[in-house]
Amino acid sequence: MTDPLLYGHNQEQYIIAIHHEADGSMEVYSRSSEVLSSKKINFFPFFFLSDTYYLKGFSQKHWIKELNGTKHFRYLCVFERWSHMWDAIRDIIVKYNAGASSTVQTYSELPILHLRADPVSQFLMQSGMTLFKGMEFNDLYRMQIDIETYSKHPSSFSNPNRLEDRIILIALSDNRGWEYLINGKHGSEKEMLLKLVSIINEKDPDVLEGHNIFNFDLPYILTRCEIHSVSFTVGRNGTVPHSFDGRISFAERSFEFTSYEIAGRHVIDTFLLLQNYDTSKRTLESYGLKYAAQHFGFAKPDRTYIKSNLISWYWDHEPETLTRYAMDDVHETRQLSEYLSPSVFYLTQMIPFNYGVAARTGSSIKIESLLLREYIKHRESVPQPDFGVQTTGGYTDIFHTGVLGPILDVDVESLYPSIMLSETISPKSESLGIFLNLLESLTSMRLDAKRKMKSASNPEMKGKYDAMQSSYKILINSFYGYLGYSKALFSDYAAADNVTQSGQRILRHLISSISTNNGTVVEVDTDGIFFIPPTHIKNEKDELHFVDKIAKGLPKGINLAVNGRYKSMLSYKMKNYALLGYDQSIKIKGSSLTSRSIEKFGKTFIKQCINAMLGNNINELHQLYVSMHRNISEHKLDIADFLRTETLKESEEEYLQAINNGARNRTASYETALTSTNKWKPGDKISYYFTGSDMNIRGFENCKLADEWDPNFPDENVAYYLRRLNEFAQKFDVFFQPQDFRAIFSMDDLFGFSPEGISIITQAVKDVSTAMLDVSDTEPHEPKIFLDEE
DNA sequence: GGACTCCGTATACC
DNA sequence: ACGGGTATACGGAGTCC
Repeated sequence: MTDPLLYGHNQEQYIIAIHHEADGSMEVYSRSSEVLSSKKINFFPFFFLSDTYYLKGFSQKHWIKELNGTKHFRYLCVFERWSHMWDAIRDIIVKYNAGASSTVQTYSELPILHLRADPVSQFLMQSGMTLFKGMEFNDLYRMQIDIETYSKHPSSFSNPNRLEDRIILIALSDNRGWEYLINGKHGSEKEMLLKLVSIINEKDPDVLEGHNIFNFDLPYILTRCEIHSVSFTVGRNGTVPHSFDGRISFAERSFEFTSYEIAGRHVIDTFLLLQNYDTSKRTLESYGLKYAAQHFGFAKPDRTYIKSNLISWYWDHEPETLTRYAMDDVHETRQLSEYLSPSVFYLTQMIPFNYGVAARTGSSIKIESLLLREYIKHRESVPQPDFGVQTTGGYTDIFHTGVLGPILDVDVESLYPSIMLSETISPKSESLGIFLNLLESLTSMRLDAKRKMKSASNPEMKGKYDAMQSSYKILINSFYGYLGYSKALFSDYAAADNVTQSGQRILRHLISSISTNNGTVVEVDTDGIFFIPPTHIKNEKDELHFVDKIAKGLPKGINLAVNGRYKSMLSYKMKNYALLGYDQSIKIKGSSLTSRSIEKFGKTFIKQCINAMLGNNINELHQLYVSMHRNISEHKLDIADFLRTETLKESEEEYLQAINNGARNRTASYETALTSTNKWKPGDKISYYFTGSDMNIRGFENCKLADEWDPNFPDENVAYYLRRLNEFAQKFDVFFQPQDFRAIFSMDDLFGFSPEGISIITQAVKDVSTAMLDVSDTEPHEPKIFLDEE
């Protein structure tokens, strides 16, 4: 018996997939002892409404259930058919607009209505079912697919809408060791597509996986099917895939994609999984398959690599090499999925979402669906989002700049969730009081899974428990964010502020505790502190002891842990620093030291300078500057070193309109895109560089597409890029006396450069006691829970 | 025309 | 269909002298 709050109140096991049928019912596919079966279950679409007035006179059959309590959404409106529900919504929009000062276009803008527009999710909420109960990840039968395509036009990528382009290879594999290649040398494209349809139906996978499958493989395949009049009937009920436009945003990144649903199966795009993964880790430089395979360490040493613009060439000249490449692609897709899918699998056992939906929705919406499922079960009215704004966040500070060490990095484990539990902070509108129950259950399940992971005897079990604990962690870490999320029904900004203010108090207590125990605090951010331990701390054991000592006096349930230990640290600005490990590895953090917006030559230069700084090698700093200066002046670098790559977030129309309205300035990225013959769509990336000879150019008037650069006539703006070099060098200004800085970052070697007498300045930029004084400014009530000890 | 501020956008940290 | 606040950097436009 699983916890119904987390896993739903229906205990049915082995549900593989659920599909909304055209007749309005749900087809529920299950598999036990290798036998797949399906059954039809009635489905009644619903939405929440604040006032029954808007549904008066609606002619189709419907039910209105008045819910308990007086919160905003007091009525649950239920229908017989999905289409009837939409008829009702259209009526409601008309009625609402008739009496409203500002009219709305879509249901999502209606403050009087709340709808989850996904029928399967609605069904799971009302039935209490979830997918995959009683199953292990490996019980899913997963098939991977990767296609290679041919382009007749050597300069442009293969285009499914051009008749002369085509699919040349379809590589397939599964999680049972099977693999297959549909080879375009042995048949027409039409025969290949027919073969693919028959293989999918015969092998009958639960999941179809691919890297960028939503934006490339599936649309390409479907377009070619249309051209050849092939029905891509791969649904378990014999239907073709259903497509719809989606938009996804992981933290600051957002983009549009077309999503596909196949009856009885799931489609998983490892490209989306990778982005989702990176929102918490933020370590990936690219979301390409090859990069990911290397990053996670499963790229085979003899892996075949082919540049994407050479695929057609290989097809014509070395088809065997291309074949190996395609099979390597599909294998890496399987491994990437094996690494990233399990945590989504275990989440799907809990939340009322289809597997594919769980893979591409954010955590807040997942938490809310757990709440809503319970509110529906209890026939409890549902609140509307809180009014106002959140006013406080994490505490960030910097006390020293320069090169300092040794460094201990400590962090408060699960700071915000722990605060919410220990101070029982939950949304004021949450009348059933289940928010903290959920958080508490997830927390204890995570600890349990971590324990089992540690004691597991084989790597497979370790992997399973790791996936479980990480799926719990994803939800746990989102409970705080949910409080401050403006669209959340149960949002509560005051509660969110209480959490962050407690967090700030705890950090300030730790800072004061470290200082009074003769440690030197260097930087602080939200839940972590970098500091130099007192001189008598000489080894790892002493460090642990010291951490225990400073953690004394923290509230119950708040734990301090060592996050890392380093030989030294370059402290630059808040959220900007570099760390030198005992293994000589260097980690660089912060947007001013490492960022996509810094040109490659600049990133190289800054990184090398940081190396030199951490090694206290002043002479090397000078040499780095001189050689980079020469390389730029003498056109020795490749254009890749100068490029800026940006994402075009707006469409051409939106951009031009904003310019004409004066709502936005012209920027180099869009101006370059406008000169290009290729049209762009939001989300596309563009690479450009600056031309001209003046260092003070207006960027948007002197920008050129990367592809237009000619190595025989390099026209990058040398003066401008030298200015950029000096801007990068300027970052090291604070670490030196003015005359020393000028000597290091200068081409003037008339008298020879000597590092003699030059040293790195390490200085206090803020006093710890000043930071403590801030407490009284921001702290409305007495912080007496622990500050008085010691 | 340089120094300055303001503002929108992009990127990063936790 | 969409978690949050805090922070740095940059380009462009406007203002002042």
